[in-house]
Amino acid sequence: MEKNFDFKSAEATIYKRHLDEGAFTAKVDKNKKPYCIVMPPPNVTSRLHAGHALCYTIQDIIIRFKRMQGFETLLLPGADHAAIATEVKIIEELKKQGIDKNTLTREQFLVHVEAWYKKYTAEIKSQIMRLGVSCDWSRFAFTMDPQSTKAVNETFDHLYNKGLIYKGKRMVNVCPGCKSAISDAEIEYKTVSRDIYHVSYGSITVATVRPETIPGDVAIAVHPKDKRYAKLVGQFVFNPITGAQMPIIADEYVDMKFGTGALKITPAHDPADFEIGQRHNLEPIFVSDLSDTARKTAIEKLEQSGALVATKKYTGNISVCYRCRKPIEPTISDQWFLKMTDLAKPAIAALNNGLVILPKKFEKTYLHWLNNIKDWCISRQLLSGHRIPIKGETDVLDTWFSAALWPFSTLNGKDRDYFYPTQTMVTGYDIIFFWVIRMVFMGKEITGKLPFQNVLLHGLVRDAQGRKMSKSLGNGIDPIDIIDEFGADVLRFSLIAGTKLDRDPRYSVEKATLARNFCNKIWNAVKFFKLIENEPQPEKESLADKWILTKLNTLVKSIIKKYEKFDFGVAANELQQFFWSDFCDWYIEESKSCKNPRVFGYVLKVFLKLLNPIMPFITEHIWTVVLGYKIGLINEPFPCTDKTHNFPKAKKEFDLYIEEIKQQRNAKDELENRAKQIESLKKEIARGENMLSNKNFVDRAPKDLVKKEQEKLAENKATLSALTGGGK
RNA sequence: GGUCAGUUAGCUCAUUUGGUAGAGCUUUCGCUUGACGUGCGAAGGGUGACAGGUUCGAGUCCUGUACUGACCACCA
Repeated sequence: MEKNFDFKSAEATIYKRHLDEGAFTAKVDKNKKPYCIVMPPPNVTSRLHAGHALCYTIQDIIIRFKRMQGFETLLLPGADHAAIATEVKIIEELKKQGIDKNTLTREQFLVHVEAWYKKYTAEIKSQIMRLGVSCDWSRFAFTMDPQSTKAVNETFDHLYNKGLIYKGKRMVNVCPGCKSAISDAEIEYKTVSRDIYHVSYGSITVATVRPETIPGDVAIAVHPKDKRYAKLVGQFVFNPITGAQMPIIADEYVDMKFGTGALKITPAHDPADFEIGQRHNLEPIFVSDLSDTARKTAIEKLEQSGALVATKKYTGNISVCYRCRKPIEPTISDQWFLKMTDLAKPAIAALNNGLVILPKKFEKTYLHWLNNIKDWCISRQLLSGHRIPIKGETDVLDTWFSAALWPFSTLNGKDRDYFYPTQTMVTGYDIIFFWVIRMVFMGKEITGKLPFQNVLLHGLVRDAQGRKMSKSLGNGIDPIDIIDEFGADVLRFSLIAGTKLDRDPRYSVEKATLARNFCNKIWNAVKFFKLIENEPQPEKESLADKWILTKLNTLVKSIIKKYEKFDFGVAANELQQFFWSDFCDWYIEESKSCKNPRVFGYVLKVFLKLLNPIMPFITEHIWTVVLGYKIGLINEPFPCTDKTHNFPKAKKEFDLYIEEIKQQRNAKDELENRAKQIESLKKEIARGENMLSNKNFVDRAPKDLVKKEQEKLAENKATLSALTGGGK
């Protein structure tokens, strides 16, 4: 064996062999139960980040575990065209090449888009491969490929014919950066300090942060109960910029306590004003220029006419686009919408019909969104993406429309019959609204079935200090860099070890180093014991052998349980703990005097199987190259507990032996240690006596517990007397 | 404003039906121990945020407070 594990060549060799053998390729096999995970398709915009790596690692662990358990597994990979995000990047790229997007026809632009798709799809594929993900590449899907497009068009037709899709003039969020309408889900809020202008409209003064919209004002509203303005309602004032006459109206929406208590109504450029305008039959007036320049001009005009009463600072929230962070411009325009009220109902009911969301706390988030859902604006003013399938329409569909169909648009014909509904969807909790909810109602509406049984929501990867990884902070870790330096096993183990699903995991290179050390430990233990033959003969083995077999049995049971519950972080820690402490520090050390290849080999083999889903490469390499098995570990059945490997007596005996050794080791300051031990024993005896002399405890506590306490007390007393009596 | 989490050793986190608080890292000390210094051995370190309550017994259940974080809504 080489001095160190050569992960680079092992990874390449093993992954290629598995591809050649078709080990990741799923078959429709009626004799086996299917287990299918459709991978969340990454955007074809950039490199994979640590979040992707975590997400795909979790999925691959599940799939490898299920594969070993005998399921017919399908992990289906893909990529998303991410309309807006990609188009913005392409335009930037063209600009760098000196090409102005506006000089291109739609067809010419789409040629560049196609080239982009091709290039980045290939990059994404190779990156996912580097992670060691055992997905079925023969079924790779792209949201813009023909089968996805077909599903999009059929779904659109279905919903349109059902009257659920409509076109209408509505107040929508327009992002000036993306130059398109966006949905409510795509809005974020940002707290900023701005100037707020108090503007006189004659008999009434109004506060506004957007003076450039004053030309669009059609009324001034006050609260019906506001005594200050009661007399003015029904009267008229004049627009300080256009001079137009406008009424003073009363509407309960107005907050008397805020600002001057009077609100200017601009129905064309504010969602709330739009609704008030509708209530009072006010025609919207559109303002053509809402730029910064327009704002300056408006302020100047107000100053000159003396209408500007005061300028103050105001800290509040503004809505921004979740992609480009530019402030949203609410505008009335013709857009396509999907009616949500009827579609939401089955998605709400899904929680009572078998859909499991993990961690459970996200059920509330899921329900809250569905219970407050608004119609979904599905049209986008972009060049790339799925064209709305209506003659003459140039708008395209929101990229989440095709994503919502993903669990079934990727599965067709026999695959659909066999693998759908899928078992588990693994994704980050940040896209519950964008994606998870939409997949549920679309799946239910179009296929009549929920698209998956489980939704597994993992946390967002943060840096060592708990901050989000971001470009501006420069604290991001590129998973491919970690793989280059330490290997895919190390990346996978370090991402998952010690994490829990309901917490955001923290990641740092330090964690990778620790996982690297673990790999090294495994490698060296194997190097120490060379050969391994035969099964153990449980009754004949030594005390240490029986001890490790018993420990292993407990481990197997625990790992199966943890894997079934998707509790991989704790499972990883337990595996490491067992191998390092129990197996290396005690079993191997103890066996140095008399090596027992039977038991060593057995334990190692079971351990490799348990670890394989998390660290597929080093385990597979040891299995096939060092141990020489012809059939890969990937196809081995997952271990079960073995009743004949339980030796409670031997385990206890060896545990005591360990204690003795430990005492011998720190024999140096011996007296002090002995004193300490006596002290803690006395404390423990006092505790036990106190407990047992408590009638309430003896009467009310479970009987076996009382018995246990009695035994413990007797044992402690015996140890104490041995220590104090025999220790002279 | 609403909702939901979290608060355990210097750091990162575990402790599932309530029954003597556990790992790893860090720190200190000692090791050419028949694979591993990416290693071995040992030690130090916690009134489990705070205050009440239920219980024979609470880190674990209930109530309240404080702080941190996330999400939702959003008022000019």
